[in-house]
Amino acid sequence: MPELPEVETVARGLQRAVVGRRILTVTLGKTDFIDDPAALERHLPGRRIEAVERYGKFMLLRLSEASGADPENREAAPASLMVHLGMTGNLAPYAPEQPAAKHTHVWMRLDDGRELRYTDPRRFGRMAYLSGETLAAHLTPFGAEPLQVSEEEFAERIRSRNARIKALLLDQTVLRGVGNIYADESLWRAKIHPAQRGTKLSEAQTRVLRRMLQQVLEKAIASRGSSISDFLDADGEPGEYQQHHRAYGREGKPCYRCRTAIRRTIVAGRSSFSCPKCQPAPRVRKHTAKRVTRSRNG
DNA sequence: CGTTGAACCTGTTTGC
DNA sequence: TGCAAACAGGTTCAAC
Repeated sequence: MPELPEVETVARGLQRAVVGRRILTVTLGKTDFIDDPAALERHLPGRRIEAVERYGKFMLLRLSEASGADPENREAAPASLMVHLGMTGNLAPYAPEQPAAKHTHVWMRLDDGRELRYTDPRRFGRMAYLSGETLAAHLTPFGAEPLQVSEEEFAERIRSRNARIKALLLDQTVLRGVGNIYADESLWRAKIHPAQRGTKLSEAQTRVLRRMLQQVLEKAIASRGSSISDFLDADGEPGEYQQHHRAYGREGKPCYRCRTAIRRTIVAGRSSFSCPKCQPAPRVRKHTAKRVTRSRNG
């Protein structure tokens, strides 16, 4: 479900809805998606949510130091709750009398009486309580923020790699936050085939691709994300960006530019939608038979 | 380095 | 109608 625009939507909703609230109690259901469930129960109660930020597809709930803490106590220092929504995760506040949805796995009672609940049918999400130093270690492997990356860095990260552009866009150590929908949408707009190799892209192409990617992400954020089946923001509202999809999910439908039927192929192990005419497939280099003219004593 | 396929889970859609 | 297969916005890991 959630890629950068959807996570940004949820994070902004939570920023409005729960910043300043203190967590009073934590109740856990299934915990196999939580790094260290006991750490949540031990460290979250008493903390105030100071901010909700997005980092790639992660949300970071910044937490105050434990109330009335001994400043010498490192356990009580400011920390973060890191949340990844996986495919079906959601984090939103509810009135306590509202019955919990099926697959609710975390309840955080807040000091205004509401409950911040995490639901996730597939449990592909992740949750972890991280102190300052461990948080930094968790964030270092990730690549550039797509909305901030410079033209030069973007070109360098893509053109230095021989992998398929689709795989590179999805690789969170190259860029953080791009997923299957927005990869296809930006490639369609840039007229680049998903199987094209990074090394084969011209500077002009990476320039256009970065622009299209940023444009798509910004417009999607403005539409509160894409709701294909079940994505809801923190207010329970679906996004609307799916109305603007040009490639994703449009197999057999006419290309918005040239009316050619959009094709679905598997690239980087994922469904990939592209226009066979506007996004010409890379020429497959015939495997030229190795010459047998090597010197025998070589 | 890069690719593929399977695995992790549950729910929904598609096809026969 | 019924049942099984295919598929889903994510990530990770082994094997090649």
